Amino acid sequence: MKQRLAAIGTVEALPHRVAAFLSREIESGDLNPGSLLPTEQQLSEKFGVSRNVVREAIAQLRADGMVEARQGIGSFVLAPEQRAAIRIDREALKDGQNMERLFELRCILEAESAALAAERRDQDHLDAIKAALDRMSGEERWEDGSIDADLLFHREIARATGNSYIHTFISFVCEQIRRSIYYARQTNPLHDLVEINVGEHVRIYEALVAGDPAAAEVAMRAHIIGAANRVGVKLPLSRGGRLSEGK
Amino acid sequence: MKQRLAAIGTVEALPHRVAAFLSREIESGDLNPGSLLPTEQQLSEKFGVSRNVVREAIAQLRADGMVEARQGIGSFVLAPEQRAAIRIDREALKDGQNMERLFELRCILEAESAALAAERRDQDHLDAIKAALDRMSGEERWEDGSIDADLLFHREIARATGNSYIHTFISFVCEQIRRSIYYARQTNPLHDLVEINVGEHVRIYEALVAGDPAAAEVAMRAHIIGAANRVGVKLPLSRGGRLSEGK
DNA sequence: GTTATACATATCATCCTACAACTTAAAACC
DNA sequence: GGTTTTAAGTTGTAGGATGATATGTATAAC
Repeated sequence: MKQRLAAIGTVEALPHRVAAFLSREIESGDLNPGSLLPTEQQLSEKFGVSRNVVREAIAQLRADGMVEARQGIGSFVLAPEQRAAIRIDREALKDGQNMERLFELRCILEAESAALAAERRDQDHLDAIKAALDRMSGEERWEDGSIDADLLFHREIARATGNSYIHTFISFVCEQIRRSIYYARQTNPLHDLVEINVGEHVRIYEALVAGDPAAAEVAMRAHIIGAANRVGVKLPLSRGGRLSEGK
Repeated sequence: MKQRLAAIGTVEALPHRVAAFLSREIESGDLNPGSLLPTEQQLSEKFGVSRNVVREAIAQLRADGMVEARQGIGSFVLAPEQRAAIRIDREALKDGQNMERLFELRCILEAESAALAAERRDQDHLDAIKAALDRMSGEERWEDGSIDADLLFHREIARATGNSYIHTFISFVCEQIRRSIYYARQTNPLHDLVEINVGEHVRIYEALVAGDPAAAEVAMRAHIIGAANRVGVKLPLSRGGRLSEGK
């Protein structure tokens, strides 16, 4: 009755593998919302691991709001819309099509946030953004350090909006894209370089200094579309006049 | 040496309380990125719980990317920007100021997504959106059912963008706002009603049917600002011409 | 026959001990 | 001095024992 847990890529700990297995079973619909998970004992026997491992796996699902455990009964599967957390699995990032989706989401978030930042930034924010910009141009290009500076630049802009949730979300999406690029680079070693266009960043910074929301938004949008193109992702959001209007 | 873990509001399980404590310690900067967490045994003694409970707590932190455990060494605190998950704690939602931030984030996400949906929706999407709209107007107003229909309406629009990440993010933010309203209603019983403006929804739907991205964006923006006002949140994003331009 | 109580069962929650795997550093050895 | 061995400390996993909670069932009382 033992079931073999596939070791995917890197060797993950047992609880993570069990959680990933159950998670996939829930996502795929094999376990409908409202239904009951097998008992810890059954899962323990099914996977050939101790109940301790099963409990840690379920604890993770519960922390994400995928299941709700009730003492004396069991763990119920919850509806997908009432998740308490957003998590993007490492495996999903290796799918190239997801990169396109991530860049699209990033564009939506960052374009408008740049406009907000242009209105609300104070001198401290500008200094922090400038520091990241300098680090970016100072570093040897195509180095990992410049990528860090790039991400920091965007995070600092997000922070300048004064909205911690915007900061959190943008940081998260950027980090996922960074990982996704990292994985893509491993399979396609020719993409050893991640060219960073400093000019695009300067234009964003200048718009922020000027306190011009519209210009900041246009510059940010152009930059992200450019960045996507440079890693081989063609963004399909050529939406009407919005982009051309600014150019 | 035992430390008392505050039982906040509802009685949470021990692992969750330990995780919340450590999480706060990391967020507040008491534990810098790169530093080592106390050993499981030390934490076990400190909180007066078994090592098992501590392990489940750390497992949650690890799943969120807050720490990285290495066998034989310990658990390292990771930098906040490389989180693997976005989680909003229940306690944070009870802060009224967060509602404003959430609505602002929602506005950014949904306005532009509505425009995307207007371009990409097919008939199935429109049918699903229409069904939610009908449920909304059909239900007794101010009933919880109409709130569900409202959320479904927005989720279906997000789904029509064809971008699963956009769908996930918008669903998440909407759900957090719903919970936040739920908590606010408990302290302020006068807000027993959540008025839903059907007209605003109809305008969004019509723009989607017409396939007019600009109109969809304007309608969505107006709707979310209106919805925020109706629950007592004044959105400060009166950003330049963007809004008036559409009206 | 119906209700109430007590009991038995099932399940999760927590605690405990023990051992395996891994890391580090000191100690022993050549 | 340099290398190997040993020891201690830490996380990872296993498995059992006990408490808490929910559910069904049988017995007793009315």
